Amino acid sequence: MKLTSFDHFNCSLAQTLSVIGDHWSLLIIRDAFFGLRRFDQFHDSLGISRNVLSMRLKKLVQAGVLEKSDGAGHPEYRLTDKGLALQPILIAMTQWGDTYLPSPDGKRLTFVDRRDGKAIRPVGVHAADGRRLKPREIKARPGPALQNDPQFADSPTGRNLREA
Amino acid sequence: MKLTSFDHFNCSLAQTLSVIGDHWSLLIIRDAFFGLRRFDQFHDSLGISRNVLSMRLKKLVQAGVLEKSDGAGHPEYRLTDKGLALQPILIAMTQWGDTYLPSPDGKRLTFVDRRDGKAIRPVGVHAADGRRLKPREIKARPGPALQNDPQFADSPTGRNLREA
DNA sequence: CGGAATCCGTTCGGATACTG
DNA sequence: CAGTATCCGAACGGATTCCG
Repeated sequence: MKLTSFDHFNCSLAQTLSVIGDHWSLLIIRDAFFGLRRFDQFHDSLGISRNVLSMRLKKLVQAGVLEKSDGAGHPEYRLTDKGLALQPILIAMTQWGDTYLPSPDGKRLTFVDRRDGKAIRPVGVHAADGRRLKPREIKARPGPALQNDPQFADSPTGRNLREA
Repeated sequence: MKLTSFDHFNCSLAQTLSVIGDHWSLLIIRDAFFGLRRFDQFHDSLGISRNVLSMRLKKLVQAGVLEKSDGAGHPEYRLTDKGLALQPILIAMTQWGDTYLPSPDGKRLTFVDRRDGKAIRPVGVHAADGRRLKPREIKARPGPALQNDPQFADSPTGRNLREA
């Protein structure tokens, strides 16, 4: 179970997964969005064992997603800007789960605009002019980092991208 | 390493993670978006071992994210609508990686509108009226499935949500 | 070519106890 | 309260082999 050495993939998705690709990290981050700050709060909320939590928090701090401070006389973990920037991912995943793996008891969580309390829109992909795009209307184009990567050029994905 | 029994969490995010929360699933789905269809294509592209790939494909088919067909004389795996709906998540994660874990060689992948070739907008969260919302401008509100869950009401997140 | 089966090392994750 | 240290089982993941 190689510790997610996805680095060689030269893929931003794989890079992201190396930070939040395990079972617990995203749930910890979710709780951080909900205002949890302290070790035992995470521990109680998630039921995660202490050693694993310790490792995850350390990893997330190293990755710059969480920030450890000692302001209130005890350690606190807060989301950095880098961590806050994960919110679209979390919300997109929550909405997908709401839609495709619903609870029989109805909606679990609704995200609302803090200002007026209205529900937000489903997260989606938009063109430069603001049009909402369907999955098939989007194409991936390799950038400089991939064009100069011979390994990528020979890969099936590489070929496929050039045809697309 | 309990097989991701996050079901008891009563959380759409955890539900989603139970489907795509492991190391490989999202990369397989990424390749499916890139047009890969066949067992050995995934195998060659990802360097994943055959048994693990077999398990993952089976799981994704069961989850309704991929569909197995035998149209071309050989098995093929294609994204279902449920799978296609994961695209905002993939793109959001790719963009986050691009921004916060960049390659020294420049951009790896750019997503463009197939129609005019223009780059898409960064995935984000929007209010009902279309305004782009910052992380702090969004609030979560528990729905019926959570309000009727006593375990949730007593949890730190539950308390926190009521205050928010 | 698409898997299923087997074997094995590693790493994860849970529980518990201990320290400051 | 916030970890660290240790033990242990289980599940994962890799490599290889075998079969339709």
